[in-house]
Amino acid sequence: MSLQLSEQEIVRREALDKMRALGIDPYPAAKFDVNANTKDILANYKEGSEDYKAVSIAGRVMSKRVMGKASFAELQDSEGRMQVYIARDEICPEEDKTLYNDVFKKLVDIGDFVGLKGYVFTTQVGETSLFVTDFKVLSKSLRPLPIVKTDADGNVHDAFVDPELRYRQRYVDLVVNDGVKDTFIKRNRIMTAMRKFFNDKGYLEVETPILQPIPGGAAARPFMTHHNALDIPLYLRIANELYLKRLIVGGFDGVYEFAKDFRNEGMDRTHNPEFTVMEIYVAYKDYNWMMDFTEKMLETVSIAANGTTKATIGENEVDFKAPYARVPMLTAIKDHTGYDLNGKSEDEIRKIAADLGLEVDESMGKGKLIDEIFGEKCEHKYIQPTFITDYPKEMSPLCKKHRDDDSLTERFELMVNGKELANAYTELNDPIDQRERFEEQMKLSEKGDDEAMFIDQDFLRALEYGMPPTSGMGIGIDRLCMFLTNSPSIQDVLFFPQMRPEKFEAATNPEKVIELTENEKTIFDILKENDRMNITELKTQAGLSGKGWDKGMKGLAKHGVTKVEKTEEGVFVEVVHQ
RNA sequence: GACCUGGUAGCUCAGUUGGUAGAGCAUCUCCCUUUUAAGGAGAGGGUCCUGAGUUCGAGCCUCAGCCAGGUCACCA
Repeated sequence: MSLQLSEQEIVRREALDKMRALGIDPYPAAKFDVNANTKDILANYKEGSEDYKAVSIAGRVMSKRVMGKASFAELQDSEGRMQVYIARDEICPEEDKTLYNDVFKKLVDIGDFVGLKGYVFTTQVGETSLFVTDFKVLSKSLRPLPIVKTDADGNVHDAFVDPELRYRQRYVDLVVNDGVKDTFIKRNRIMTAMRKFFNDKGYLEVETPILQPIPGGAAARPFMTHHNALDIPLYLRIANELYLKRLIVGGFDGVYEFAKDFRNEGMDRTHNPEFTVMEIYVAYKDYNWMMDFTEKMLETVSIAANGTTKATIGENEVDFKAPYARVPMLTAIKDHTGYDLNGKSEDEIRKIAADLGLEVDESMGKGKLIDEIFGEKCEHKYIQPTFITDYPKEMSPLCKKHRDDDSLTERFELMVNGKELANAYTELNDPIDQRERFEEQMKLSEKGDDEAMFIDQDFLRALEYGMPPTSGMGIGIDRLCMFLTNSPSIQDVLFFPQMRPEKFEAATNPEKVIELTENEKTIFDILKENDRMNITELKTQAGLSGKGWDKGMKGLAKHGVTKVEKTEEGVFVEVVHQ
């Protein structure tokens, strides 16, 4: 942060001092009792009503319209914004008009928190307003807020839109931009509705380790850290699947967790290094049951969030009303490419993939090839919620083999708006099969696939004790929130999306060493020899370009190491001795 | 990681072949007791992202870098 204060910041700091000089604490400790909010008042006040005659509200001043001895301002609290009317002789009935003339008119700025008391009335132009009889400064704001204005036609002026500023300073975004809060309130409603849906079925919300010795349950590069006392490496979890299954082994019939997972991979509009996944595991169920369950859950959640099963996502209208289409992956590929891969060998499929214009190489197995074809040619076409089922075995090392086809697994992904929203299995509970699958993954890993899974021996031990038939499902909460709030970027549904850290100037440090740029150094080195020089001579000796000279001289003057003096003999530069 | 676009006042943005850096809102001073994107008069406010280069002269051109957004690659 710059130590240099802007004009407006200086003005506000001076206002702070003036308040203190008047005996007003700009940061009072005492509570301020609030008995109403702006949304409630605007919704329920009727002109001429006797309600709202002793109102106390608090919030930020968001605009001031001073008209001599009377003023209008807008107060924004957590619920909304309303106009307030402040007349000099109402808040200052005595001789002393300081509270109005100085404190309100001059020392209170936009963004300051104030507490207001008064009664609600309707102005001549028909706006419900608070007639203020008393006001108190609750907290002074030292930085000017961006002022977003909306005119009579609904046009927004000077919107605070720079994404960098909005995400880095979400607190400002929340204050000045309408609708930002709503996104996050909706996110809460989505999670609350989902939680209730699970709790009503008797499933247990649990917490499992975020710091894991083996980052299992998915294929992704983990973040690594170190535990000092144990002197061991630990990983931030990439998934919680293996821990939730251990709990099913332990005898719970249904467990779920809203989990922050961490993946050390690229960031883009749909990926943040930390993200939220809800995973649920239910004993004695299979993936068919889980499809029924998932579509009902999403229908419920959509209604909770938006009051309807329909959602607008960009250009598309999506309907979350159950039931959803169920399409086996090979059927999907046949539908969209015309190729029937059923019964085809790996080489035949590789040829088809190449014919479809995909980049293929020898290291890609049958499963990977099928997955590539689906991903490139089919996935984006499923706009309405659709369960794609029966994935190839190689891609799903934690999923049970298909009951009718050994090369497939009982897995589904839910596609919405052309993107994966949820992923579910009939869970693999055969410990011997599971061990073999892990070993296959290890072979892939040795071949250089850095995303293949680690072997979690303790998880295998748990399976050997016996896990009931179980179905599990994971759903990307951030992505679901994007869909249900029509947000094009994951950053819009995360309060604090990951950003490269901002560079702040070091805090005030009197011992701070001044670092000169190259040009500054060149000039200063020459000047140091002579202590005082004619400016023309100095410039000649320095031999810098015009710009370099100019910047260098300006920089030195700013650092306070040189001084320029104009005399009758000419212009001289000298070193300032501290 | 590659490419494209952008970074100018507190905010939103202009800025011509390279020639003294602009507007609106906000801020400051003055006027105004039911206004509302309040109004009227006046004033102040700049590390043109950073560094180097070309040039008599750079916000503008060149190179390097930083930050952000977008597209692609990567992310089962």
